[in-house]
Amino acid sequence: VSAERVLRIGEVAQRTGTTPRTIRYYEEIGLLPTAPGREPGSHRLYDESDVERLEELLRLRDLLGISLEELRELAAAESARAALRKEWHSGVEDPVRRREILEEGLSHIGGQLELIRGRRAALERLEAELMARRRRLRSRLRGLSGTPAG
Amino acid sequence: VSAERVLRIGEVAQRTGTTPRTIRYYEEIGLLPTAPGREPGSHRLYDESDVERLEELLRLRDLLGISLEELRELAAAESARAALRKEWHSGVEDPVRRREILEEGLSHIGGQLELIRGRRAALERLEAELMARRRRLRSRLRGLSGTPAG
DNA sequence: TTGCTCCTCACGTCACGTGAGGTGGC
DNA sequence: TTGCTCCTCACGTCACGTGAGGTGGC
Repeated sequence: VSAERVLRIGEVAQRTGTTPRTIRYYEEIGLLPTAPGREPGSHRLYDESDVERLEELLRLRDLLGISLEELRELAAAESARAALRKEWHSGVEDPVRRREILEEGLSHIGGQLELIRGRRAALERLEAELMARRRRLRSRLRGLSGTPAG
Repeated sequence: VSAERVLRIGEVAQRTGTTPRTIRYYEEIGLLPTAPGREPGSHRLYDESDVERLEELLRLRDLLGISLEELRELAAAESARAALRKEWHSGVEDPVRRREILEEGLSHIGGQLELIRGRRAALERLEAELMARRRRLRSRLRGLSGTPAG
């Protein structure tokens, strides 16, 4: 419905910090959708929503270190959620159905948050260990200034 | 000097959450040291310090998502630091040299901390976005309870 | 028409996984 | 002696990188 600018694969790659090859590969393995009407050999065309979707996938890949197979499951859940959003915005009347849609979304987000928090906790443990080591070195350095020659 | 129990590759792999193949591969590409006196075909033997070293490498790999080439550079720096620690403990007299050793260590730890904090910041941004989305869904869910049928 | 980006093979690479066949220590 | 874990090839796989040769839109 909106008159959005159309993007080519190179621009999408640059904006998401990846390469055209990676985008094509993700399409090949089904992580990204194939445009239905595209002629073989013709340019792939994208819009802003494609950029956002890819950005999210790449962030999950990089930050959570999950395989593309797991990412594909996550993407499937994400697509399901997009469908639900569409259903939602198309105006569902039934309040029971409305509640179901929202709770589906909440559970999905909850799952992702759990993964992220586990990672963050691991990072914080590592950070704390390094800071402890740094403290020890610094205190030795101070001791060194105090006792000039042993 | 200490009478430590000797470990085989399978036990090291299990304790570090990896596989024998990975350990052999890391040795092959020079990420892990090759034992000098080992006969071809004989068992690889490890001790607790090897386990610790491998654990640290694997954590950096998993949490920071760096390549084995970068990891090798980090490991080289780590080896250099180990050598410095040894020099330190062997009793360096020169206070200037002592200061140098400590400052080398501090700069190395500082570099790792920077990497870790960058990652943590990215994770926290992602977490914040997901929490915002969750808040929106929850508030809609509450609105739903308030207005039974639109 | 000239660049530029795009396209599709297709082979290469990195970081391992996975048997195949064989040897060595409780 | 029997298991068990280990060993060394060596080929397979996943997630792309990297040209090779060719086509399409400002």
